[in-house]
Amino acid sequence: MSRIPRSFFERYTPQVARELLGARLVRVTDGRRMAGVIVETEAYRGRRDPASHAYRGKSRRNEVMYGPPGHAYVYFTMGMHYCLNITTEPKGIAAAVLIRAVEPVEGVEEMARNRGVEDIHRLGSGPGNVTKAMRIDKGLNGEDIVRSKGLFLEGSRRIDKVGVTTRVGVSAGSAFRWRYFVRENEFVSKGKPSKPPQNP
DNA sequence: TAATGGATGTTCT
DNA sequence: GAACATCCATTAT
Repeated sequence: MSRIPRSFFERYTPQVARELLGARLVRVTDGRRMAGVIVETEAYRGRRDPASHAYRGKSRRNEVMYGPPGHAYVYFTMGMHYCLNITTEPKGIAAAVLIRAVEPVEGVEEMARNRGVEDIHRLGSGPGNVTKAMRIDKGLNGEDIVRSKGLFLEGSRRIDKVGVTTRVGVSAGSAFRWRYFVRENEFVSKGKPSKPPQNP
């Protein structure tokens, strides 16, 4: 199992998002591994994308998005949850891929304990669930996932059936169909895509 | 199966 | 003060 190199992330964000399907997200805590195969992602891309945190320019929260590719951008949302993104494109371009769902494959019992839920289908189905199951929080914001020993990505499964829709939970920016997921996979989140813009 | 609302905190206007 | 890249239980259809 080989770690994904930085060059992989230094490309057009929607393409990275699509190709991250099937990769293995690995988290090591106290010397133990938890891992899940990524089955759902979304691309967020810079100043042109009204749904991106970077749409209105740089701030303390989103500055990691402007940095070099292959780093974790972790932010707190809705008063309850953390979300994990991986930065993409060359330094200076604010872009990242949101990890929306994983299929648990290693350390499943520990993930279930972290989540407080038994059903394996609910451990990583949704961005807030992924971070809770794998104990990812603000302390990992800015982590270099190409070099980190605690949070990184490995190449894994090959995915043929890829679904594409608009993004979930996004009001602005529904013109972009930048959500990618593995079709017929049980672990994809239940979130509904945003409505495409009406054209009367 | 669809729609609603509560929990909860950070960020930006 | 409003908005928010959420989740889940509860209620209505």
